[in-house]
Amino acid sequence: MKVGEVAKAAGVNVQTLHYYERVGILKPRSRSNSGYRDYDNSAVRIIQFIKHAQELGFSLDEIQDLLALRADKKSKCENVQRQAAVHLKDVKAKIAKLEAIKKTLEVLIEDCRGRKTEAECPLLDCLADERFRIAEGEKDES
Amino acid sequence: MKVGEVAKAAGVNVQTLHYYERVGILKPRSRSNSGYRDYDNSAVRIIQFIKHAQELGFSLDEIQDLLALRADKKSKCENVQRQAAVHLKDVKAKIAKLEAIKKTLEVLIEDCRGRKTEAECPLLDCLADERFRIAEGEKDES
DNA sequence: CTTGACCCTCTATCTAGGTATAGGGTGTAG
DNA sequence: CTACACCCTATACCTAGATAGAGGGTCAAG
Repeated sequence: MKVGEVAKAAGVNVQTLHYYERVGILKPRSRSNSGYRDYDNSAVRIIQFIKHAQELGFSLDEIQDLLALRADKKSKCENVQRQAAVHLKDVKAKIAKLEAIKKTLEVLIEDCRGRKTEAECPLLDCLADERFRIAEGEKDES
Repeated sequence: MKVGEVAKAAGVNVQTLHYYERVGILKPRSRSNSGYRDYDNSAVRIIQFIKHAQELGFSLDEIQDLLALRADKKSKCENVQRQAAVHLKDVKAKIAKLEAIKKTLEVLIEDCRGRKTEAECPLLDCLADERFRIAEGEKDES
């Protein structure tokens, strides 16, 4: 696939793919004689994965790291396991925070409906829990 | 509290608070005679909330919007409900995506451990589900 | 054999979210 | 009354993640 096809299919523009190549997150499989980029079919899905992951607060570096797990799969098993475990922890922490926000929003909606707005500052408190600090601390230590 | 105290307590630097004031996400309660910013005690928690929310892929604009729910609570009930419902949907979509990534990582770790690496590209497929596209579509419509 | 839609590289520019620095005022402890 | 740690404003600069030309090559259709 040529760069324009991939870009269109994935809903990004061509320059973005040039950019992804430059930063090393997504390289074309090869180049044609005339220098045209040639992408394989997984490219579109990779781009979609990147876009989803960005919405979840992952940087391109982190995403590259996640994508690397896919490629390394066959070769260095314990390495992949260790890396995957690190990311898994991060993902779980994010889920926990989002669950806290979710719960808070639900309470907010419910309180509103029932006109019993006693809770003082639900959104501020929803992430004040100790477990979120732990996640932060571990990030700093790395 | 003066700006330096707040910054230190929240683990950000003073310029960041100046920036937050400029963009309107966090304003000091008042100014002293000599023009010193005076923050109230909730400022530190607000900053922590902002930092957590950023890690989850929310922009400062979105976070400001979330924080507004807290303030509006007493006044315009159905308005708050509608806004909260929109954010709730977004949060749920994020959780669903993270759950998919989580599951994939767990499978990856498990497959590795058991040496049964048949799955072709788990991370690429994990967000290919139709429900994630729906979430995107709805974002575009707004 | 030219026209139009592609592709290339290179460089500049933009936005979000800060971070740094210059030049100057404040306030309190010694 | 001065030294030092703080505060102020204004402006410049930085990184990530794109986005937009300029200037030129490629290729398939007519």
